[in-house]
Formats: sequence, C-alpha cells, structure tokens
Amino acid sequence: MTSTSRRGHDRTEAIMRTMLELGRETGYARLSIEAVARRAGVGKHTVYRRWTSKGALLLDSLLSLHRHDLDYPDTGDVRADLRAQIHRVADLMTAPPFGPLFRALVAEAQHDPDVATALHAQFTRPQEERTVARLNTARDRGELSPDFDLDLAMAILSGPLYFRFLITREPLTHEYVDQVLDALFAGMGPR
Amino acid sequence: MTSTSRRGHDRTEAIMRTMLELGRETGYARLSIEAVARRAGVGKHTVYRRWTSKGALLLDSLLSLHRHDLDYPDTGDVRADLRAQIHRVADLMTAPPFGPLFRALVAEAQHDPDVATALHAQFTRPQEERTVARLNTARDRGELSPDFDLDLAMAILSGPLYFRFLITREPLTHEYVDQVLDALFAGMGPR
Amino acid sequence: MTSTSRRGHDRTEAIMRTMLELGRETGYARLSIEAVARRAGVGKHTVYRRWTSKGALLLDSLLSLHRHDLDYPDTGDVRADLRAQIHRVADLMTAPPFGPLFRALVAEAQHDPDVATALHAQFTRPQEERTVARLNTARDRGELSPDFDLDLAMAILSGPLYFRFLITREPLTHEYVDQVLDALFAGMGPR
Amino acid sequence: MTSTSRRGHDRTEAIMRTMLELGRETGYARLSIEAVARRAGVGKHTVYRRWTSKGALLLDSLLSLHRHDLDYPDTGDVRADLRAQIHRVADLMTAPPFGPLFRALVAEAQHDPDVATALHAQFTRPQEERTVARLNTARDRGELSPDFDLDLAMAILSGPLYFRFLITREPLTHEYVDQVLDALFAGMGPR
DNA sequence: AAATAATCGAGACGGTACGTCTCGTCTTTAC
DNA sequence: GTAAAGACGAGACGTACCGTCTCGATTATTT
Repeated sequence: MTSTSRRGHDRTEAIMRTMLELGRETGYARLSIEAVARRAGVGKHTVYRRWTSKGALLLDSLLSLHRHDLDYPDTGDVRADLRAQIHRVADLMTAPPFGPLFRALVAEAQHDPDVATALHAQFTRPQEERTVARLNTARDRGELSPDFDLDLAMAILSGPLYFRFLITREPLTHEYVDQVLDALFAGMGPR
Repeated sequence: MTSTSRRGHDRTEAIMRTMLELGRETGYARLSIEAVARRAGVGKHTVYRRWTSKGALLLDSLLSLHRHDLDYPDTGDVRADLRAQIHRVADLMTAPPFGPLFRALVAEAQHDPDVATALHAQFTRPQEERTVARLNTARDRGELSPDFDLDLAMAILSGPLYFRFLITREPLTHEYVDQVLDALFAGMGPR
Repeated sequence: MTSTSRRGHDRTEAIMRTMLELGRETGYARLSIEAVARRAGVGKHTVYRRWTSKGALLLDSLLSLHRHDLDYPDTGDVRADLRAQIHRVADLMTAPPFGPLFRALVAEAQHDPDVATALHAQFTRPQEERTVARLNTARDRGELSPDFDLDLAMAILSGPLYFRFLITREPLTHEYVDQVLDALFAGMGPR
Repeated sequence: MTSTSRRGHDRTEAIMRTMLELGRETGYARLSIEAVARRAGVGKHTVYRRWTSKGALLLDSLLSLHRHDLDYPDTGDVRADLRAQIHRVADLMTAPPFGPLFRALVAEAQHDPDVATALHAQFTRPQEERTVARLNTARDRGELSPDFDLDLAMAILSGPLYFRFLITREPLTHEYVDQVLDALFAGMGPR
C-alpha cells in the first residue's frame, strides 16, 4: 500500500470517527459536514471528495462500527439461532452509538433515494437474506410448513421491531422479540 | 364565530394548503418555512406563532387532509372490516400527497421528540386502538384464540406495512396486506 | 381639567418616564417604541397617537426633563451670567440622563428633518437667542466692540462645546468653557 | 499583489462602491447591509467578514472617497493656507456624496463607540493635527500671540463649522469660514 | 339612564432586516 | 501534487421591530 493511500485511509477513518464523536455529543441530525470537517482538522473538500452527502457519510460510519457484528450464530438449532440473532440486533438498536445513528440514517433515507438504496443494499438486505436462508434451512428440515412464504415470515419478524423502533419508540426487549418469534412459529408451524 | 378567529383560521388554512402545495412541487424535505410563508403571502411570524417547527406544521397539514379518512368500516364481519381498513391505509400511504408527506413526517419524528410524540398521539395510536378494539370484538366472538396478545397482533399487522413503506420501499399492495392478515389469523385462530 | 385629558396626560407622562427609564438601562439608540409601550403597559397605538416617530418622543422626553433648567441668570454682570449659563449647559450635557439623550437626539436629527427642525426650534434656537440677547446688552453697555457680529460670537461660544460633545468626546469642563469665553472676549473687546 | 488579495480587494471595492451608490439613492440611514450585499452581488457573509457594522463600512467608504483630498496646501502664507484648507473642507461637507455620508457617520458614532473612535482616529484627529501644526508654524514666525492655546484655536475654527453642519444646518459658505477665521486671528494676534 | 363615542390594552398582521449558519463550489497557500 | 484552510454566492434560520389594523373592555359625553 502506498503512503498516499495510507494517508487517504487515515483521513477517511478520522472523518468517520469524528462523525460518531460529534454525533453523540450533538445529535446526528443537528450536525453539519462543515462541523465534522472543522473538528476532524480536515478541509471540507476532503470530505466531499469521499462522500456525496451527509447520509453517505452517516452510512459508512455506521458500517465501520458494526459490519461484522451481525453474522449469524450457527448452533444447529435454527429457532435458537434466529432468536439469538434478533436479540443481538435489538440490543444493537437500543444502545448508542448505533441506535441513534441508525435512526438518523433511516430518517435521511426517507428523502434521499441514494441513501435509501445504499442502506438497503449494505445493511437491510444482507440481514434479510441471512434470515431467509435460515428459515429455508428450517423448512428443509421440516420444522416449518412448506407453503409458508419465507419473505413474509422475515417481514413479520422484522416489521414489529422496526415499528417499535421508529414509530412507538418503546424499548426493544428480548421478551418482545420472543413474543413475536413465538407467534410467528405458532402460525408457521407444520400442521 | 368572531371575525378575529375567522381571520386567524383563514391564515391557518392558507398556510397548511400552501405547505401541501409546495410539498408536492418541491418535496417536503427541501421546503423551508420561509418559502411557505412567502408563497402563502404571510409573514414568517404568522407561521411561527402557530407552529413551533416545520414538523409540527407538517403534521397538522397531514391531519387536515385525512383526519376522517381513517374511521373503520363496521359490517359485522371483523376480519373483512380489518382487511378493508388496512387496504385503505395502504392506499393512502401509497398515493400523494399523503404518502410522501407521511414519510417526511416519520423522518422528522426521528430527530424531533415533539413531533414523534404528536404524531404518535394524533395518528398512530388512534389507529392502533381502533384495530385492537376490533380484534377484541373478534376474540369475544370466539374468532380468535383467547390467549393471544392483541397488542402483539396489532404490531404484526402494522409492522410489515411500515417496514415496506420505510425500509424496503416496495409497493403496499392489497395482496401483501392479505398475506399478512392470513398469516396472522392462521397463527392466531382458536385451536 | 377634564378627566379625559387627565387620563390622556397620565399616559403621556408615563410613556415619557418609561422612555427615560429604559433609555438609561438599555441605551437610547437600542430602544424600540415596542419596548417602551410594553414596559409602560400601554398599547403601541397609544404611543403612535401621540408621537410620529421615536425621535419626536425622544425630544419631548428631553424637554420634559429640563425645559426650565436653561433660563439665564441675571446678576447684572453679563460676562459672569454667560459664564454661569454655559457652565450649566455643559454640566447638563455631561450628566445622564440628559447627556446621552441629547446625543441620541442629535444623531436622530441627522436623518430625520422633522426631528432636526423641532430640536432646533424648541431647544437650540431659544438658547441661541438668549445668548445673543445677553451679548447685545453687553454691547449696548460698551463692553463689546460694536462691529462684532453677535451671531458669530454665539457660534464661537457654542461650536467648540458641541465639537467636544459630538466629535472628540472629551469632557466639557468649566475650565474649557472659560478658555473659550476668555478667547472670545479677548478678540471681541472694544479697541 | 497575489491573486487572493486581488480577489478580496475587488469585493471590498465593489461593496464600498455599492454603499455609496445606494446611499445616494436611498439615503445612508435607510440602507441595510442586506441591500448593499444584494446590489453588489455578494453574499452577506462577505460583507460581515470585512466590516463589523454598518458604521464601519460607512467610514471606510467615506475614506475611500476622500482620503487624499484633505492634504493642506503650502504656499508659505499660513493664514491663506488655513483659509484655503477650511474652504475645501466646507465645500466637501456641503456636496454629496461626502456631506450626507459624513453626516450619517457622525450620527452613527453617537451610539457606536467603535465608530466614534475610528472616525476620530482616521478622520478628525489627522485634520486637527495638521491645523495645529500650521498654527504652530505661524506662531513660530511671530504671526500669533505666543500664549494662545493652539488646540483651543483649532476648536474655535472647527466648532462653528460643525455646529452649522450638525445643528443649525445652515450652508457652510466661504464667507462664514472667513468670518470665523478673522475673528480668531483678531483675538489671537500678537499684542 | 341609556346610547354614543372615544380611548385604551392587547396583540395579530405583512414586511423587512438582523447577524448566524450551512450548503456545495472554488481558490490559494503550504508542505 | 495533494491537502488545509477558508473565501465565496446563496439562502434559510428564528428573532426583533416597524407601522397598520382589529378587537373587546372600559370610560365619558350626550341625549
């Protein structure tokens, strides 16, 4: 790796670190690219060169934090693995800095299609796919009714979580997650 | 009605109308209170006197449009009523100006607790309560298992809809609504 | 005096009193008619009904304070009377609230011809005339050269005082006044 | 001159030119920094970056016009030089744009100590000093009484001029200036 | 005593400007 | 030759006053 790209990498890191720092202090919605550049000791151009919008920087900062925290466990027990995984996601969404950052990012995505696309492609969809893959495994093993739409199942698992997170702002407790899971498997189970 | 409150009421209406108008043209996120006031032919203070933030004005404009569109039908067939009602909500969320306006409002709520509270109190919660009341009626009639948590049922109905609306941005078709409903009643039915 | 005009008079007094009060606290330039009305517990209209501008109110408040402080003494010794009188004017200009108020009024007069005219007619000119009348008496008594222009003499007495007050902002000491007077009489005395 | 300061210098010039332009059209008191920026095709920040207040901009615009118009002539005849110089100042104060601009500036100085200081330091005091220097020369040559205070003489020359300009608003004719000068030299001459 | 008229406080209203902030682009300077 | 530093035009922020206006509630005068 050349020293230039090393240097470039340093700035990238520094800017994302400052974004998270300032975000916790100021709130992710209130903060400006101008302020991030100032605090990071970096020219505004250096930020604009790397990210096209505040949302894009927000997304990268989020992923830099937790890109690998969302790998599913694999114990052989599909239902237990799902439960464990959703507990982890719920915990993540609850705690700073991920929670508020993700909240801000979803807000940003509502009026910035680029952010919406990137967020979906890099965060939401991979999660969905892994969940659906697990459900698929379970169905193959006969733990699930073969005619139940797995995308729908995934939506029924995720939807209530996001609903609480974005709309009612109630806490994402493990109990709640378990309730949803149990309800789903009750309806989804083989007859 | 006195002429003062008449006058006051006129401005209030005019400002909300302009907000909806400008929103459709410009996009709700892009628009400024300044622009709304200018277009409505009204001093900025006259807006700030009525609403504390852009979000508050957004919410009132939304409610002025559809405050009464969300009353449940009552045909005696609870499941059919629920279905009809959710279809109406899905249609509303799909079409402008309600759809984009509501999307912008949810985004605003993510960083403005006042908006979040007001949105929940004036829009989301009433919907929830009416849905839960219907489910309650159905349970009383023996159409639902007596030990199923009705708040959870409501969340399983609403969550996937909001998930599609806010996260995956797929269309809120009647088919999708029906799928969710069927899945829920399958798991929820009396054994 | 009728009770209506009594009432009216009360407000007039109250407003001018508040103007002086607020002026001392806030500075005469910073203060708004709005603030005066608010503090005086009076509708804005009640102020605008009486005065056409802030300058007009300023002038009336000034005159209400010191309308009668500027009557010349008359001891028979013209030069001593002049000296005593100018000392009094200098003292007045030095001390609040008259000094700052008068300063603000002169400033206001620079861009408001109505204020300029009123200030000149009601304050400056009467002073001038009394000074010239005294000088006239002195000339009649042979204390002054008969061919010296008395308006010019008055300007030479007043000018340096205003120059210090408005331009250099040095203190208007009795010593300075005496110097000017002595210089004037030296040049003006009969040969 | 580097191209940065070139660019900066261009804006500075353009803003001051616009200030003078707008001032003549609108009146210096009526005009806003906002209007100057708009007319000059410049962001408001670009004005605020250079001047802290309207008064400061006013002063710089004034000085940009006539910084070098006030150098004394030097013919060897001190009294004639003084007369010529004061005639020039009187003419300057009479004619737009200097006259109204200077008037507005003096008004501004009455409630803005920074403007007062700057105006005195950059305009009034240099004039004073040059006048006093001339008077000093005259005294050295025996044209003036050695015991006459020269600062006082300067005040007696300037005061009546400012008095007419600011208070009575009578025209600053050469005749008037000559009268003042003659009166001063009559009193000041060697005995 | 009732009717009429004037005055008042309160403050809404359309405007305009304030001085600050951020946007995204563009220049210059320094390492 | 790449950044930092930050100037720049643009324009929104939320606040303050302007001077005009409308409103009911007192007062005062007239009938």
